[in-house]
Amino acid sequence: MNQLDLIKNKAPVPPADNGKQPAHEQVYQTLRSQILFGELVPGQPVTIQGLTDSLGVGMTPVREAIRRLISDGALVFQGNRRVSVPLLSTGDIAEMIFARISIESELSKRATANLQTEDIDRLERIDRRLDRMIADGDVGGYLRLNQAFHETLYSHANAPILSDLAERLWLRFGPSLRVVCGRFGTQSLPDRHKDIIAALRNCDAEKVAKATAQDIEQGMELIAEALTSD
Amino acid sequence: MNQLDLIKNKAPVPPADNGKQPAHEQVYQTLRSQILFGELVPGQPVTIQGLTDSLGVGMTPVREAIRRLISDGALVFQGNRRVSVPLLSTGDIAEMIFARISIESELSKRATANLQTEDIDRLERIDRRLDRMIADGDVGGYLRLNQAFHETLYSHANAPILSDLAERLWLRFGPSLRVVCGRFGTQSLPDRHKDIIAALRNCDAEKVAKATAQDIEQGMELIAEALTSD
DNA sequence: GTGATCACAATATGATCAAATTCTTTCCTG
DNA sequence: CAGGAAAGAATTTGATCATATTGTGATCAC
Repeated sequence: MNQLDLIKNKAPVPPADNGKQPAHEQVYQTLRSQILFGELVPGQPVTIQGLTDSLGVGMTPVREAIRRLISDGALVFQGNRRVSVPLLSTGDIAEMIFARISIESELSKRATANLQTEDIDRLERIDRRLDRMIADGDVGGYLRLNQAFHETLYSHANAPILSDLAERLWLRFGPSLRVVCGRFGTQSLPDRHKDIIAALRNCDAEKVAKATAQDIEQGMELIAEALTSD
Repeated sequence: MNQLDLIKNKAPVPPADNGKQPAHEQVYQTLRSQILFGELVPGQPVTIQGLTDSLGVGMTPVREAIRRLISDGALVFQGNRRVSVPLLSTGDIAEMIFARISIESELSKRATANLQTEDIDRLERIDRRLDRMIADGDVGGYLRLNQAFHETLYSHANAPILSDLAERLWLRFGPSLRVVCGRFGTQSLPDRHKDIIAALRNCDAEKVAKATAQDIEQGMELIAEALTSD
């Protein structure tokens, strides 16, 4: 017997795309963005009732969203039943450097073969806008476009599980990355996006992976430095 | 300003350990075990009401537990509001082979230095009981002890984030692994645990990592074969 | 075979109970 | 008499449940 035989309902319901998403999904996406783009500060407490008030929904959707985010590592359960945005240790950063390089290098490698010229052009446009954000000192814009750059690249890897693992890691360091930018400014944020794009145009998967690894290491080391220099 | 300055409540409440856990945590752990040890079949639908009836708790805790497991990748949301145990594709297996080898090799490597002789003895005891389960054809016991072996090893790596990533991956292939055992029996389940233990006694981290990688690849390839041969 | 109706499951809210933190008050000590 | 610590009350927050509403899948008539 094959696994596939176990599906009872053959039609997996194709539409499933109403304009309106369920409330718990909306709450999740809202919080996810706030965490990913540093609108929440590391250590900041997150309360259920505060969110029901500010978002105007009941407690159940809020609770479900918070549980998901805890499972993502984007929020931490404090033991007493308090939830807060995580504080990272230098050891955490070291683990994440290893995990991100392992996984995201592979994602870059896999994406290289699948990227069309127009996809690379889109990446280059994102990177140009990103440079403008850095020049303008727009931290929020920088975080969004940096995420968009990597997300766009990885979405072509056809690797949902690895992408999911990478996303989780991004959720973990999002708040801390914002703190780094707020402290040092965006000027000190060099990246290897140009190298990545050049290697992509050459279809050189190894070089893409290497540039990605360097990009990751630079960014994460910055967070590590900010943590040690209190 | 350091991140730490942002914590308002200095005392994070030390106790926090009542004998009784909240219901949503219990439901989560119950389902987690059922998935990890293959008591749920891939493709099997999971309903909220069914769980409220069988577990004797309200819907809210069940909903929270299901959301967590969806975020873990242990359950999948089918788009229409159905939830089921995931079916793996061969591509999924390939991604997981890569991710598991990357992460769990590193965990093994890190654990090597921290393991005391008595810890290795415990691993050996687990492995001996594991061999007995294989001989007896006890699939459930095999899955539990195999998980215990790796879990015990990784718990000494002092790497919570990497361990978390590894756990997520285990939740994804748990149900499919059970199907493999049910089909081929436990006889065809060789492992490299003996190699791992030997390398651990020599404190040879590289060899431990290599044996771990081989152990993982063997196990996952078995799942892949079972998927293709329908 | 297509369309309307029916039954069931999921979503979401509000109410209720329990736990924890914070504030206040009181008492003791220097 | 003042300062501080401890104990208790009040408020805030979390956990759970029961209920109403909405959407989905299935059945039946045409």
